[in-house]
This record gives sequence, C-alpha cells and structure tokens, in this order.
Amino acid sequence: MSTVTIKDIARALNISTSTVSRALRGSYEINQETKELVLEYAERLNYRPNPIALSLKENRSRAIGVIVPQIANYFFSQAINGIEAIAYNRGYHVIIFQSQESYEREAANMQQAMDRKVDGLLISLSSETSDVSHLRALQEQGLPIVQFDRVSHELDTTCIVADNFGGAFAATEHLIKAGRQRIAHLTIPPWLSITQERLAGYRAALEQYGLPYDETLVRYGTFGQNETGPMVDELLALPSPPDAFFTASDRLALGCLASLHQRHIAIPDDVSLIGFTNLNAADLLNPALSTVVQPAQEIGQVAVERLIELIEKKQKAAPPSTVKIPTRLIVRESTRSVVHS
Amino acid sequence: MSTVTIKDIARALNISTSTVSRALRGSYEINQETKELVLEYAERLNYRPNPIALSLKENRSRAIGVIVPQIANYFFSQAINGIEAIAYNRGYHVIIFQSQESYEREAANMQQAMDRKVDGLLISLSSETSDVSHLRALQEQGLPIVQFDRVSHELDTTCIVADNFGGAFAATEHLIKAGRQRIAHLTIPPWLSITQERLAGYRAALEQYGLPYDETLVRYGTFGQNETGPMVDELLALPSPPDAFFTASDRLALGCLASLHQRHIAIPDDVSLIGFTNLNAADLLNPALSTVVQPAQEIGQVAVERLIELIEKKQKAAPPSTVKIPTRLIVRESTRSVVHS
DNA sequence: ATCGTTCCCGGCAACGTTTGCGGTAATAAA
DNA sequence: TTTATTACCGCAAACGTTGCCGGGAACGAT
Repeated sequence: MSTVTIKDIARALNISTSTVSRALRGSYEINQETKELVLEYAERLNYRPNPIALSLKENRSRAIGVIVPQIANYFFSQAINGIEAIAYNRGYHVIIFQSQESYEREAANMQQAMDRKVDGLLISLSSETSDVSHLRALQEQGLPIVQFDRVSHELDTTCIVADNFGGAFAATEHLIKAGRQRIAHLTIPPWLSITQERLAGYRAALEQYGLPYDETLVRYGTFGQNETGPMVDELLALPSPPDAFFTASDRLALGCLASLHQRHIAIPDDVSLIGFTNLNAADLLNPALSTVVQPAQEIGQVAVERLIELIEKKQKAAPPSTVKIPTRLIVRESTRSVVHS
Repeated sequence: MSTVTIKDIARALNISTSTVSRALRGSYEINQETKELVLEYAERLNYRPNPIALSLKENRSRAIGVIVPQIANYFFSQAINGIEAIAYNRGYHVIIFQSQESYEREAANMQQAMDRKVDGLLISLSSETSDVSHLRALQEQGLPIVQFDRVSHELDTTCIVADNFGGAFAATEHLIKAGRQRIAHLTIPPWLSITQERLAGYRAALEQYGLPYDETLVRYGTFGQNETGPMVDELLALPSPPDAFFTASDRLALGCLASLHQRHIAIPDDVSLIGFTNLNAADLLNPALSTVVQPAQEIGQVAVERLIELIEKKQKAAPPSTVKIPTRLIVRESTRSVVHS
C-alpha cells in the first residue's frame, strides 16, 4: 500500500524515472536543483529502494546463506552471532538454514539458497555428510563458499576452523601432566575433519610423553541423544579402564559428566574430565569443567569477512586457505591432579 | 550462468513464455502434449522458478522476519529452532535479525524487514523498548505480526508467551514450602510484560502463604554483564537478608550462582536458588539448579504457526489473542529444604 | 551561419514471471 | 454456407530499478 516507488516520485515531480534514479544516486549529469528536489521529496515520503527489484536486475540478493547443523547449539548460535553482526554492517542479510545433521536436508538447503540467489554461502557440514559433490557443483557454478568448523578438505574453499590439533594437544598434555595415564577420547564421527585433527593432537601428545596409543580408548559418537552412557560403561569395563576422559564436544562433555554422575564416579578423584567446548557455564558445573574453548564468535566473524571479500573482489581475492583460530585451555576443578598416596 | 529460465525453455521448444508458464502450472488451456514436453524439458534442465521475480511480481517474499534480542541465548536459539522447522515445512524462509537489546537496532531491523518485503514478522522486544509506535505503524500498514516471549500489550497482536505467572507462582510456592521466608527476586527490566507477570506470580504466592511483600528484596537488572555481583552484595547486606533467590532469567541465574560461589555462600545450606530458565545443563550445575523451564521451542512453533495463519488467511484468521504455554517446575538440589536444628 | 561542446533529461529495454486479452484454427451447430 | 463454440497459443503489460542511447537547448568557437 504505502510503499513509495521511483515512479511515484517521477509522477509527482513530473520528470522521468531515469532522472529520479540518477538524482537519487547523485549522478553528475543531473541538475543540482533537480537533485535537491528529488532528494527532498524522497526523504519526505520516506522512499526506500526495493531490494527485490534490485536483486532481479542485478542477479544478486545482498544476502548470504548460512547452513549449520543446528541453531540451538551454543557453538553455532555464537558463530551466527558473529556472522550476523559483521554481515549487517556490510549491508548483507543472513538467511539461516538448519541441516539437522541430515545430508538430505543439507542438500535441500543448498538448493534453496541457490534459488534465493544468495551471494555466498557459509557452511558447516552435517555429521552425515561425507560426499561433498553437491557443494562442489555449486562452487563450480561460481558461488562463493566458505566453510567453517566442520569442513571438508576435499573441497578447495577457504576454511575457518579452530586450532583443533593444538587444542587437543594442550588438553591431553594437561591431563598427562596432572598424572593421568589412561586417557579416553570420546569424539564425534571420524570422517569429520575436526575429529581427525583433534585425534591427531591427542595422539601427538601421548607420543611426546611416551604413552601408548590405545584404540580401545577412542570412541566415536554421533550427534544423537544419550549415547554417552553406553560409551562410558564400556570404557569403565575395560581390563584397564581410563583415568581421564577427553571429550570432543559440548554435548559429549555434558553427557559424559551426567553419565559419570549417575554411576557415582567421582571427578576428579576417580577420573578426570576435560571438554572441547563452548559452554559459558563451564565454571559453574559440578565440578567446574576444564575445557578447551573454541572462539565460536570469532570463527563466525572471520568466516563471513572472508566470504564477503570473496563476493566483492571475486577474481582478485585471496586464494583459498585454511585459517586456524587459536583455542584456549582453561583449567578447572575437573582435572585437578590427585595425589596417590 | 547456468540458471535456467522460462525463456530458455520457450526458446528451445519454440513456444512462447506464457505457454511455458501455463504448462508448468498445469493450466487447463494447454495441450496435453505440450505440457508433457515442457514438464519433461524443465525437469531435465532442472528448471527452478526464480523466487525473486515472483516476489517482485506478487509483492511478497515467502520469507518471515524474526527479530530477537540475541541469537546466542539458549532461549532464543531454541525458539528459532522451532520457528525454522515449521516455516521450512510451510515453504517460508526465515530471516534473522538481532536487536542486541537496542531500541535503535530493533527499529532499523524492522525497517530492513519491511524493505525486504517479509510476509510477516515475529518479534521479541528488546529490553530497551518501551515505545512500540514503530511496531504499530507497521501493523497498521497491514503487516502480520506475532509477538513472543517479550511482548507489549499496548499492541493488539497475537502474543505467545510462557505462563510466567504460573511459573513464578510455582517457584515461589516451592521455596516457601521448603521453609524459606525471605525470598529475593532478581529480575529483568520492569517495563517488560514478562517481568510484571513473574513478579505478580511471586507476589501472589507470598500473599497466599501469608508472607509480606518486601520491595527491597526485588532487584531489577538489565541484560548487561556481571551485574549480579552488586545485587547479591546489597541483598546480603540487608538487616534481614534473604534466605532464597528466585531469578528471572538464564543469565541472572548463572550470574547469581557464580556470585554466591565467589562469596562462599553455600547452596542450599545458606540460601536457596531457583531460576526461570531454559538451560539444558541445569542438572549438571553445582549444585544442580532447580528451575522453571520455559518451552522455548514450543513457543517458537506456536508463534510461527499463528503468523502463517495470519499471513495466509489474512482477513478470516483468528482474532489477536494471547497464548500461554505452560511452564514446568523442576526441583533439584539448589532448593533442598534445610533442617534447622 | 555552421559546427562542436556541454549540460540536462527522457525513452526504451531488460531482469523472470504471470495474466488478461486477443487471435487462429478446427469442429460443431444452424 | 455461415455462425458459434472449443481448444490452444502468443502478445504485451506489469512489478521497480538501472543504464544505454539519443536528443534538445544553450553556448562558444570558427
């Protein structure tokens, strides 16, 4: 109803739409008086250009698509926070898609994002995704893509990730220095890049300190519910059970903590626990949880900055590379070293 | 580059675009053979209609705007989760805006949402917002609006909220029954509807059990950082300090818990603590936190369902009303009753 | 008087799609 | 044979905006 168009202004001022258009963007070939007239009138009627018409004309949308497995996950919501803040300032909108850890939905989301003509795509892969040909197809069509957190290196895109190796190394080293010898690693699906990197950091630390790498101490979860119980049970039933747990995600850390509570295992007296997490309440847990924090917001920010750079400079942008954002080890009660008398 | 348009199909098949368009939507005035030809060809080339062109023509976008104070807040991210799931199934996209608890950004977000021609708006007000004339203006222009959680009743829209009164009543009643007499209420800005409702529930419970209502026990926070420390200090310095804390948000509950820890106040031995929250790790806190849980996801779902109803039935939709979603009291360690000997 | 400039502006097409209207054949009814 | 009906399809406008092209007026230079 009340939306003012360039035509309305043209009609009211008895000039052509092209003149109005040029006046509005301050073209040099418009009379100063006319310009002021148009500007003043547009201001008064609160004229706002129709971005949809622009999109149609310029075949772009000033929107970027963000595909994440789950919004209701503190890591991703923080990352989106970082993304949205930057994008907003740069004049881009953010359209959110959730893959719900489903390959199919992820592919459908991409199709939708393409249909909507997003100018670029930010994606963190679903845990089901091992084949990335759908992504490659879009990339080959010229869509700027930046991966973050859960990335695939089979794809030649810019990737923004936490320093998973370093974080895992630091966590494992810390446990070892606190006197732990049998360190279990509860982690996420093995085909994810971050899983491999964390596992590598874990192994490197074990090796450096002369501890054996025992495959039976490494357990892979999905992102399902209540899967830690059985994992913990199996580990504790081993002939030589673990004296520490290093978990690779928020959910696993919390699940593991809950499972240990239920089984009346004392932390850190019986076992240590450290997470690779993003919780803001880790220090309020029982016990306060040692953790390797991932700078989720910063990852989001860097990712969207790179993406916009890619969108706007297209050809002469920095070549694809992987950016590692440092992680931080925070030591709390759950990994206190226990003196064996 | 590779996007197929109706024109491409028309050219290839040597027919007009109107015929293609009609064939694609199965118009009766197109020859069966032609239809099949077009459908088959469109399928083969993976034709997908350009939603932007549609939007321009029909002056709608099949997108709904969601304005929340903060994405990185478990309540809102869960609500968005619910929203996105439903919207997706109904063919709508979700465009997210964060007001960052700023009135100005909220207003700017609305403007942007309007510019983008969202078909409807879902909003939870920023804590700074007391004047809602900007919202009213949009509503009077015919934009379907549904408020959720932080709503203003100065506006005649459908509102979806948790049962704040009931939840606060239940929490307060529970504390009283556990033997507490001086119950402090740490809450959010007083001009928010949810604040008033929770306060009313708190007062009603006090009254029902014959306890006096003491204004000095009620403290209003903003949504800033680290504001609970001073509040807790002031309360504990009262001549007759509280023996229980009832907090009105995730952040206040966690902040209060942290502040009490720092001051070495034992929970629940010295004071009780119960939150009005949405944390999924409340049972893992130290101590396990009693809480009134808000069904965030359900609130989001109901809100978007109502909004879509409003969008699609416009005139004959249900009249504005306020829907209260029940809350649930979960009792844990932090409000254990302490036997005074 | 003619030509070249400069300044300012309007017409038109285009982006992809839908839709009202008109038109052409073929067939049926008179 | 003429007329009405049916079945099928194309033309063109419209949504809001931009940009190319062209053109008129005014002016100075030749």
